[in-house]
Amino acid sequence: MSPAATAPQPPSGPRAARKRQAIVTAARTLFLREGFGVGMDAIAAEAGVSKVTVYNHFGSKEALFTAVIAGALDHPSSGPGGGEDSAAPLARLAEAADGDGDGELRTAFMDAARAWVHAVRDDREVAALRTLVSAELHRFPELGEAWRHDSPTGHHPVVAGALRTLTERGRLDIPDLEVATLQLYALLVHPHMVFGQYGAVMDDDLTERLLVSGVDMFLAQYAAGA
Amino acid sequence: MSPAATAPQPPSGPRAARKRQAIVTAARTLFLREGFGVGMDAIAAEAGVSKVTVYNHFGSKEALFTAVIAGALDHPSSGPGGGEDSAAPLARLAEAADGDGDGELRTAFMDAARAWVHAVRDDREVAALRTLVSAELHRFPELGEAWRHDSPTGHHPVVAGALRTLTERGRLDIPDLEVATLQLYALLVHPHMVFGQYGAVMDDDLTERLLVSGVDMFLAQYAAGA
DNA sequence: CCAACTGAACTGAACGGTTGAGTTCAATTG
DNA sequence: CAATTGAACTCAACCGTTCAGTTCAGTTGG
Repeated sequence: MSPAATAPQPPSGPRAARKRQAIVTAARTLFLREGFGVGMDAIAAEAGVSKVTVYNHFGSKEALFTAVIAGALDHPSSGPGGGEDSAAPLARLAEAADGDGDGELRTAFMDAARAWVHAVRDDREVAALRTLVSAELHRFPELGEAWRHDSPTGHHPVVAGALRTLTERGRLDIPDLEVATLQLYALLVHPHMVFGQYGAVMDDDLTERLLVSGVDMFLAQYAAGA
Repeated sequence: MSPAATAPQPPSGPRAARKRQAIVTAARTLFLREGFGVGMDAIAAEAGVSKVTVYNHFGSKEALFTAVIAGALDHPSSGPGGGEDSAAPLARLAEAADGDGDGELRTAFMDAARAWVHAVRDDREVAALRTLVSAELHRFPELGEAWRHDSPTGHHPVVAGALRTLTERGRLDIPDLEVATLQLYALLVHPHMVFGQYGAVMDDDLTERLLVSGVDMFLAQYAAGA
């Protein structure tokens, strides 16, 4: 009964870091493929690691799960609405629209939208993450909170910021930034998110038609001098 | 080993029908609240029925689950994209727009859209159904097929039909019906579906602003003579 | 430069306790 | 007489733990 003998500190060192990474990767793979119901033995086997090691690093299945989701929130190409990185093309939009030409704003929007849409449509991993989190929301309420934080809610900081910048520069005329941001999401990425929820993927032709029409619709409403 | 002794026919009769209904109802309630992981004992208890009776009617947990989902597809206020009944307001839209006034089409659209949007936003049961099905897609592939059938895919027969009718009557000018249908879904209901996936509900004020702006945006693009 | 040593991290396999799916059966009910 | 009940039962999966022995990174001593 030594005083500090029962301190359950996770292992440290270079080897531990590698193992830990392998565990998280394996857990993400299996959680995304099979859901939370997958066994810890399977995860340990997939990671090429003993089950005891898993429990030395993460104390429980719940802790491992939250670590996986938290890691996915930081990692590139993640986030509920497509994530920070997926929306990055939209961030560059404000810079790309420096020209004064009529069609330049439209072209910049098209390019940014295309990159954004394809990132959302083709990233099956993020789609699986959304499904997984929403399915386990009742078991991990605090996780839904963090997930919701940078999500379709009023935030979308990147997209909203780009639209605000373009408004301040006089390129767009947006009376309700919150609504306009939601509409841009709705016209471009929401259909792909809804499709993806059932494992369906929109074909290239329809994707392109929807994209072009969506950008034109948005600009017809909000381009300055319309 | 009597020849026909092992025939697993489900019970019949008026009593059996009542029990069966109670089981399906209880199963739907618990599946929606707790997910597929809920125990059969809990379902039997919720239905006020012995577990043996459950297994006499449905042979397995999977069979019970598919029966619940299949029943939800027929039952009112269901379907992936809000369902047939949720989209019913849109079906009546074509009839309501008989007047020739300028604002009448817009008013009819607003009313139909409001009913539709509120049906989708406030029906937490359908949201839970979507989450449940997408979460268990890997376990029930054939179910995802049926679910997808009357879903956000190219179908939307009701909405697309209403838009086609309005186009034929010269009230709308829609070059690409498939795209326009998707956009109407996107502008009006997709944001609520995405919100609902994380248990979030859009507040009334934002809901109304988004709705009005969405209808105006759609009509600005597709109203005849624009 | 290298062998021996050290201690933390890891392994493999087994085990305890629990949960849950599905079955059996005698008794009961409508 | 078919349907239902309640309770006990089997069987498998799974979470988490224990333990005896092994690997590995780094340090010491020659």
